[in-house]
Amino acid sequence: MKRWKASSEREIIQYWAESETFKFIEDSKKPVYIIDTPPPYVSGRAHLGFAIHYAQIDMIARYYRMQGNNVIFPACADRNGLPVEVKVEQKLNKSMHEMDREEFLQICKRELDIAEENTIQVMKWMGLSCNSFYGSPEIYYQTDSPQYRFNTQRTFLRAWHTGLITHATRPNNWCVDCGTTIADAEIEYTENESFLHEIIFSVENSDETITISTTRPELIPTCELIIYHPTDSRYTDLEGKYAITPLFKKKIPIRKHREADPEFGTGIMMICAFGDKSDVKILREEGITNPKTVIDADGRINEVGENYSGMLVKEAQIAIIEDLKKNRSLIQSTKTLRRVPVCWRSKTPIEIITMEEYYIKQLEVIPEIKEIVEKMDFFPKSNKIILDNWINTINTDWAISRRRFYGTSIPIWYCINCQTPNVPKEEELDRYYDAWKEQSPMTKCIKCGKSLKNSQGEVRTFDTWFDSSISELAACNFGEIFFQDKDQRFFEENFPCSVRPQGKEIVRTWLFYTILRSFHLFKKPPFRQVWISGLVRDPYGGKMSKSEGNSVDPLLFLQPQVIPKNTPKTLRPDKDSWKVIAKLEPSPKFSGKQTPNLYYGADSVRLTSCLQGSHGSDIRFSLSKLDGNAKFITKLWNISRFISIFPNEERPKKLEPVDQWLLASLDALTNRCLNGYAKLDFSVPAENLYNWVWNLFAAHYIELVKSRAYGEENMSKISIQSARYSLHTSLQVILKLLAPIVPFVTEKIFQSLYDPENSIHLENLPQPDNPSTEEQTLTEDLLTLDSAIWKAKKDKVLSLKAPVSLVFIPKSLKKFTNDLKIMHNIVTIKMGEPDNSIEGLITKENCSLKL
RNA sequence: GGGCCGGUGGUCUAGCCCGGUUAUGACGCCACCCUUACAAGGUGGAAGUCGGCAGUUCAAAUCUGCUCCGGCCCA
Repeated sequence: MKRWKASSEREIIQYWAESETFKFIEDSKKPVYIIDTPPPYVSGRAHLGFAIHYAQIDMIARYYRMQGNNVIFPACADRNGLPVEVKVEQKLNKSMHEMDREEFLQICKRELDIAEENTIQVMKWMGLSCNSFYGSPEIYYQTDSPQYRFNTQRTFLRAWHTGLITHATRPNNWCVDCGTTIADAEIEYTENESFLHEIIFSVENSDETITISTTRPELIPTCELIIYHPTDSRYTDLEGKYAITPLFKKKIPIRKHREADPEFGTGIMMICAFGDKSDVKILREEGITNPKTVIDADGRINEVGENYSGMLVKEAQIAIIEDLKKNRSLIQSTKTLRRVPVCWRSKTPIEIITMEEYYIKQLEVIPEIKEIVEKMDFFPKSNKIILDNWINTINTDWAISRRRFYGTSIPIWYCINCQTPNVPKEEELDRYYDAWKEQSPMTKCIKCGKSLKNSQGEVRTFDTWFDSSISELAACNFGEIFFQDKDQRFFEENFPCSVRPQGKEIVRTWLFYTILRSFHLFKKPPFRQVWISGLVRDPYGGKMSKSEGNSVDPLLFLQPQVIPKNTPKTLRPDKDSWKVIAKLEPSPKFSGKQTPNLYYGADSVRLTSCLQGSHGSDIRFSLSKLDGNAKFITKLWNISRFISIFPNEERPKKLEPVDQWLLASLDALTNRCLNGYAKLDFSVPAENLYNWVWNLFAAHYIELVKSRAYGEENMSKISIQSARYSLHTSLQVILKLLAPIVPFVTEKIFQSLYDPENSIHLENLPQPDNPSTEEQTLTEDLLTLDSAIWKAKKDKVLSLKAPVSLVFIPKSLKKFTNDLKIMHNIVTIKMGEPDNSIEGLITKENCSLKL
């Protein structure tokens, strides 16, 4: 084949599938290495950031496999949670609460199936070596399968019966649109323009008034406290007095508190139930427990709001301001920017209202969690700080119940007689139960003993992180997710899981929650290694996201693609072309003559992702990089084509000095690569291989031994053999070192040249075995010499084949004399200091020559 | 308001932890060259003083402080 074609990747996928290359061998002697693949949330189409992130995880799998491990790399799909519900609601244009629950779930399921197919296709085409694609279909899970959800429920039962679950009425983040409680981790912030109102409150038993600045006048009915900063002399005389709220005439204490900001507004502020998190904190500190809230779950004002009850928050705000005006209690309203907490999904402002929810304890175990964290290795070490910071700022327990439909049912049944929640013992729960529609597996109420036949099953579901925070258990076959293993032997032998690979943006959720759950369940760290990568960004440096319109579909690069006629012919400049590509829909009909051709293939995308920065930092993707890096694959292909001309000879008894030097240099390269791999930083091997192969191996070595390899003139048999042996050996080492990064082209070359029967990915990575002390010096001297001769010829506009009559070379290169002579067409080579009396002697760099 | 990360030729990036030669490499650009694996190639060249300011030091991209810009996270 004259050129490497991206379409060959599909043939290799086919080959891996037929020969079951990545099958998990259960009775293998090799150590098991388990990757806790992040279950991708399968709603909508997978974007390039996803493709790259998972391709990098695949490099972990391929590296450990080539280090002699029996790797479990599950493919999986996260299907629980809000996004699909929102999508279906939008599609049908009605709320799920207006629909039959069962029917709604079925529609969600169909939607998820479509998205999952796309996700899996991208994973496959990106070259992921998940076991399930290639021989072990059982190593696959979905977080909404009865089996997986059974795990979620079982682990919940264990937590319940060890007293970790509490049911409490507490201030909660509530999303009116989604109709559910949401966790701190699910809140985002936006800047909103709103009005800062200055409102007059009177002081009890006096003519004094105070002016309060607030953006939330609708919360006046729940005002519980007025505070000013302890150092603020303007208000010290108010200490211990009471204020009277306008309109509602409620008497509230005035106190000093350090949270009041003297610079903000009038410096005196009202604390309500609840404007924000700090209100919650301050009221708790000041001993004001269970304050009444004014906003209901449907986003309307309740009876606490007296005349305004029944209004939406927005309406009440307007009405109250109107009435304050009439009352002459409003001084002025000024525009201001306010940071508004919003729901990560619906972008609706969060209200803090009191709700009954289930919680799992986390605050009290923080010290133990910190100990466990120290037992895991972080890659890169520096990203551990993201986790440490989060752990240090946690201030509430984790609310785990959600008022949504598409999630794992919370297995609780309430006795209709005495309302007691009944939670089965672990051994009583034999499978997954939908508590909202199924009868309890228990027969009698634990409290009153009455039959549970008509008990009320819990209608709420778990927070999706409650499911995904036990993904590592599934990866380790907990609950026989993969293999029939009745005695839990496999799990016990292989837990903790080997590695958690994930992005840094979900450290506070997925990683933290997983550690928490693992601690609660086993008092152990969930992983031995934690690999935290940066974000994949667009060429502008922004986060790739559907809603921003800056995400590119990876399928554009993985299949022949129809390009609209008005597309610019080149991909440059980068940033403009990105906008064009981001608008393209994948469409695999190809006319064959389109420019630009986007079918770069997975290897190019994978290589680019490694060459764009070291592990842990963000990866800025760019089309011109992709275009440039694709050329390396062509280069590698052509090098292999050249080497394939010659037979792969045995190692001769004696290697020529040039070949000895090359193999020593190859050793040094191998060391650098292996060090990078050991840190799971694939940019190190990628960069080193790219430079060495192109700038040393191809540019200098191949030119040096070309004629010997061809066996020209009166070459000795042994020197020919030495060249051919070294060429082939180097190529094999390069291929293996590159294999985890660019699995397709390396497989193709390896099989065509060396072993048609076996996969390169089942080989072991090479180890250095040609040590040398002078390799470094030789390399430097040789590169300088070559460059000097080339430069001299170029200055005289001569062909590179033009003869050189005399060259003075460094002593170190004496042993390369023969090869150098042929390479540069040199007549005479002399050692050491040049004789400057020679006419026409040119001196370049450290080398003197005569043409 | 707090924390973390980053700011290196037109673009991206290495080096920074453990200060010390002409600051790494690539892409792009310019010039010349179809040299028998490769024009998706080769050779050569132009281009940066390392965000800014101050400090420590014989010596700073590298250490310290402040500051500006961008990003992420938290309150």
